[in-house]
Amino acid sequence: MDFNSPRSTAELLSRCEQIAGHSLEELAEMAGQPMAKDLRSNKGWVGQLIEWHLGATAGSKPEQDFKHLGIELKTIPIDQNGKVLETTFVCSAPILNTRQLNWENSNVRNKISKVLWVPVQGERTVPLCDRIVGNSFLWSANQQQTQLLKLDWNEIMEKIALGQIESITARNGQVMQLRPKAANGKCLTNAVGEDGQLIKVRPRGFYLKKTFTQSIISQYFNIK
DNA sequence: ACGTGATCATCA
DNA sequence: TGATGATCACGT
Repeated sequence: MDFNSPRSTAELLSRCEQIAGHSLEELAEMAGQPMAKDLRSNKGWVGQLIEWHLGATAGSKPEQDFKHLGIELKTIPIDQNGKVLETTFVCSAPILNTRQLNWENSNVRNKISKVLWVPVQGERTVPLCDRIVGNSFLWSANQQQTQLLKLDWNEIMEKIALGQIESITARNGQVMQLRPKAANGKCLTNAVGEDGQLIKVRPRGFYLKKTFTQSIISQYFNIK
């Protein structure tokens, strides 16, 4: 936690209100940061801009963005109708030495125990500089959502532990999926194969499916 | 290579 | 047209 990070949840939410309704061009200027031409060759640009404004600790540590508040920041692209446009990356998937892992001590559970969702206009037809930041809100999984996430985590992790990682596709899981997560197809890491031998596989990450995040977004905006 | 921030772009 | 598999940038 650096000096610029919010000291309380209230302060964090206050900063969210400050950026809501502003365009990415305005926010980039406030941050003294050049506008990205597009996201094609800088896919995390929006997320990092929002991180700067909210005072999230930069870096690539496998922790929540606001560890002292127990909060993870996620920008989520939506269209003008509130429709979710992309899946949501949660964290890298453990592939080796997974025997002692369980849902309760998993990275997934820790990461999304409390999420600050920051909706950002994301239609590709809208120029990046004109896209507007929406109203952010805090969310924690309810009992049913937790159960679904746990079921998917268990299903996926069991396959990995049994050496069946190559049989897992993005179709597995009801609300969460496992997909490749790497710079390119040449990135490889060790995994356990069908016969217990060591094999090389593409690194994977956990992603929340759109139907799941859509229910979260819809519920918030309908109640609000 | 790995973990962070994610969206792209091809094909069913 | 939408989802799956692939990919981009950066820090360590």
